[in-house]
Amino acid sequence: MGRAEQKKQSHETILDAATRLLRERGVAGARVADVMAGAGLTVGGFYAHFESKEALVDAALRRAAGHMRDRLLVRIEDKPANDRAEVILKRYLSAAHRDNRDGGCPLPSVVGEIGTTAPAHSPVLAEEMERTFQELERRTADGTSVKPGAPTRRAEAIAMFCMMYGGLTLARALGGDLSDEVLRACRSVGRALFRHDDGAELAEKKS
Amino acid sequence: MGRAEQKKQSHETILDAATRLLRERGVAGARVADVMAGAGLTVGGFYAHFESKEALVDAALRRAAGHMRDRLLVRIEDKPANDRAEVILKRYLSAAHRDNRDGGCPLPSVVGEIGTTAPAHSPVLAEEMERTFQELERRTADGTSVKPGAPTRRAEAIAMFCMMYGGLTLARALGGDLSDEVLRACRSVGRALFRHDDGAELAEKKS
DNA sequence: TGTACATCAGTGAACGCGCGTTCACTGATGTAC
DNA sequence: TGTACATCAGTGAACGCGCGTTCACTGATGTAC
Repeated sequence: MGRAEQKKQSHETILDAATRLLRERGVAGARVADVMAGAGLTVGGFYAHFESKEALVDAALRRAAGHMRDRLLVRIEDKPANDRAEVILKRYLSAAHRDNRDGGCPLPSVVGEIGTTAPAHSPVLAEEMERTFQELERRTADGTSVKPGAPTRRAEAIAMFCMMYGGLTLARALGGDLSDEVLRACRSVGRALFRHDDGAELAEKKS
Repeated sequence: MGRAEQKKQSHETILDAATRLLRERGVAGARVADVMAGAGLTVGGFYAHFESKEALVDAALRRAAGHMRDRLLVRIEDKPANDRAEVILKRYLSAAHRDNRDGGCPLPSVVGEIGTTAPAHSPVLAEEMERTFQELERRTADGTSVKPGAPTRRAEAIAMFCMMYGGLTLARALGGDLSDEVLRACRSVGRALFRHDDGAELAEKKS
């Protein structure tokens, strides 16, 4: 392996380790020395790969958010339009996702910090959220019409995501039965909320 | 002022300062020296008032959560049962609450940390969440019946709170227009979701 | 009422530790001739 | 093809800083006689 290639691969390994640690422990908890150890390297080499810890966290946040969208929306268009919100709710609010701390959504670990002690990452978060909201809206579109006065489909996508994010984050911070109950409650209320299949619209679809 | 009285008052002042800092900066950000400075005292005296930083954070979290419930639910029973959820949504998801970082809900600053680097506070959080869910359910009860298969009123209270918490936390971490949009989306979807006034139930109430 | 002593809330400096970052160095890879 | 040199990815120790916690001390408040 050539030198340039070697460095590229190390860069990738470091970013991977950082992404895992960011999800598991948040911004402050993803320490540079731990990230490098996770990549099988030592601290000193870090600054040949990233300009600062801040740059690393930005890159890891982008990567983790992208992965999350992919996993949440994979093959979603195979499902009947009416079931898509439910599938997404089930994927995001599963006990498996809650317990997979280093492999799932990074938001539970980082959003609170970005709102308080790590505002430097707010622009990257905003970009990723905007993309997430857009993809959620686009890929769950079911062709039904919005009643006058009712929330737009974009507002629904945003609110559904806030409920999922809030529920998962609380479920991870709580233990025992209450944690499970939070997941279940958000799933069942979400299902009732985000299905568009009243009679008029069904008729409209059939025609 | 006697010595015992003086100490009690200092204790109170310290706890107040800690509560403010906890809301504003989270667990790690609420530094002991800063808390003491906020109370007009110096670091060294802290351990005469609290056993550890952990004990202080537990106490501050309890206090802040109690305040939040009080403000969220004050005079709520004066409102028509049907409007209560909407009033709560408006109070929690207001721009004023989002911008009042040291005076509102402590959860945006602490829940992420409790799920990652500060699990020691999970039991206190669980107690406070359970109380919050119970009070939300009890004080928004509107006497309507739950349709078979629909989410229970407790599940609705939990899911509504998760959406509020998730929306406020994201709104605080985001800037600009997207922050406002998140608040608006959660409010309008929440309103559509948590009102129980379909024909059958209205009839039931009238009889 | 006054005086000598005890108590104790709060001070300020120090301790040990962990963090992000820097830097002189090493040893393997690549290049010039 | 071989040899001397240049490059550079990664090492490991050190730096400065900030954190939670400890502790000898101070000075005002309370108590005993």
